[in-house]
Amino acid sequence: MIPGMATPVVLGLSAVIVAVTGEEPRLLTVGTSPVGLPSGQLDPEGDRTLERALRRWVREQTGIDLGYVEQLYSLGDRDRGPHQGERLVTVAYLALVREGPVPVQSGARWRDFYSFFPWEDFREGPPPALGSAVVPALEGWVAGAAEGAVGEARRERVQIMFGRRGSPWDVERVLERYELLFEAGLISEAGAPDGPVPGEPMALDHRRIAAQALGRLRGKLRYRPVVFELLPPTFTLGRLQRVVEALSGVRLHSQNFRRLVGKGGLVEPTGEVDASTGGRPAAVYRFRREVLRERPAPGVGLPGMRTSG
Amino acid sequence: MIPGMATPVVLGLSAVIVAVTGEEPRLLTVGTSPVGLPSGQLDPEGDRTLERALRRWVREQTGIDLGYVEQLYSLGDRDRGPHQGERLVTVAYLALVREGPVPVQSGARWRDFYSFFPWEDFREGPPPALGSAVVPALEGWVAGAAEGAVGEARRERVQIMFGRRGSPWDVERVLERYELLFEAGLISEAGAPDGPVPGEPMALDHRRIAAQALGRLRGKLRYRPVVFELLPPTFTLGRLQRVVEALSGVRLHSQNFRRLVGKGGLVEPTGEVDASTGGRPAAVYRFRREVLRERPAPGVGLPGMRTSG
DNA sequence: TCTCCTTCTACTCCATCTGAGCATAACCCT
DNA sequence: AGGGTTATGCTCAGATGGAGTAGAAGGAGA
Repeated sequence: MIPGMATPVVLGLSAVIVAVTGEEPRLLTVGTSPVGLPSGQLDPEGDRTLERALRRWVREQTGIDLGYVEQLYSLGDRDRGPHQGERLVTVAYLALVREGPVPVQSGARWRDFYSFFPWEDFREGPPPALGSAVVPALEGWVAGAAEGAVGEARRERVQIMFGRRGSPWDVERVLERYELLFEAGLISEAGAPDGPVPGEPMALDHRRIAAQALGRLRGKLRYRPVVFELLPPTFTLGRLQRVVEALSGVRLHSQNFRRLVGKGGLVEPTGEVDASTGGRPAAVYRFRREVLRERPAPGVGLPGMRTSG
Repeated sequence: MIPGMATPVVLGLSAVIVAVTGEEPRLLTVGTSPVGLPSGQLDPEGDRTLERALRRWVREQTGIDLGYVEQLYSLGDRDRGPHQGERLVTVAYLALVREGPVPVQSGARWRDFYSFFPWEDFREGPPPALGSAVVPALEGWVAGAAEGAVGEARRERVQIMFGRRGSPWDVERVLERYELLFEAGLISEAGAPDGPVPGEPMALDHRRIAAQALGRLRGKLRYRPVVFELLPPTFTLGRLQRVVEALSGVRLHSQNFRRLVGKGGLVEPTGEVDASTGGRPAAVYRFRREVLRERPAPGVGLPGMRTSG
């Protein structure tokens, strides 16, 4: 940095690119040890919009042309950039792509999303990491509070975010859980060696961004038909359900699920059947666009959370 | 701009500051003809976080110390800044404050939120501006499409966003309606004289930011107890209801509303009564914090929008 | 071929939630 | 005292969501 000149602002762009392969949610990463999110920076003269700049960078780094893209959040804390003498403000995006186009060159790689957040996957019951590592570590943090009031506040936050003592587990609070773990010193950002809590690290604050993306995506499933961005044009209801389960991290009652999306007008049968599913051949469906005209908030509806009340 | 030097990025911050006075939702504005949102820019060296920078600017411009603040969106299109030779990227925030502290000095002023979006207020039935100006103008735009496919797409968007032909009116789609009006050329940004559609203009793209804020706030009412940020610590249910109505722009069934917030555990009676409401004295309530532990998404629940389905 | 296993699909049951209306209470004003 | 206004309690029907039972239709293996 030139002395006497103001610190320049650098506008960074990062993308959380999600796909679902089979039953697994995937996250596109670049680099190694630690991995990171595809990222670049705005060309203040060349890029007409932030989103275009993001698409350009992702194409260059991974060879993928993004479809559905949505802005997530902007991060601008003073100490978060890798370089001195500049202020890095990053606009993070969530992107959804269909499975398949595994990038080859460029070192970009699909990774299991839950390898970064093992405590978020309840599909096979409570994650082992939760009871064996996360909860004990959090309890230690609560007990470690000097004053009573601080301890009580910590206890309440743990209870709410991690569903202890009868509080429900809210699948959408991914970011809040991550931040709580971070605040408790149980997770180290910026690729430092793991704390007591398991999960792969990521570069800079990328893991935090990924956590926010997962939470947002889980929430959006509920009231916008975003799942279909991750699926081919036609699919079976079983496949649709497995994608929703992969993202939400919980199992769904399949009879109710099919009633929900069918009667709800979200999908319609194409008339074909797919016999490759194992048991009885499944009817093939497609997304029913007209639902957008009929219902204000068409989504798939996750369990345990009525509208309000 | 110095030739040969890269265009610098300037990071702007803007705040949509909302209060409710009596029955009216208010927006804090600065300047005149057109008015604008309180705004400033990041000091890359001095401001530790974006949010702190925002609070600093708002305090300087309006004398208000913000309480609840939440990030809305970042805007960075190339042509949006007022100055040549720099790239203005703005991070917009939504802030909620309690009624009362009307700023005096500094030219900041509270204004009726709906003076900028007259078509969004359904409390007294469909807004006159909607049927007399907005819909006819939109129909002209639809009819003006050259090709059939384009016209059909326009018609569908109008139907969905403005609840025509049996589609429901979704109170949360404030931004999408605004963008549709803008795209149709019915609204002029940057304080140009009004188009065919009524509503006060604002500086730059501030009106768009305000539209997004209102939509976000309406949505958030449903699943987070944000209303209480706008109310004193204790209040009557009638007052609570009027605040929700002011923001959502629709009337609620008061018996059901009281059942919802009461049985839902959102509020609890203090034991006092308030006889100043006109008719029968009303019981005074307070927000019940414990609800955060009990329910994943505590909110007030607006009509016409079940969870999913 | 027959049996078992798997997945897909159709229904039923029931608790809860939501929307709407009826009725009453308790204050003010004229 | 009567009428107007706001507050509050209660009922009822229809919609919604969670959970279970049962049968259909394929494949794998005995």
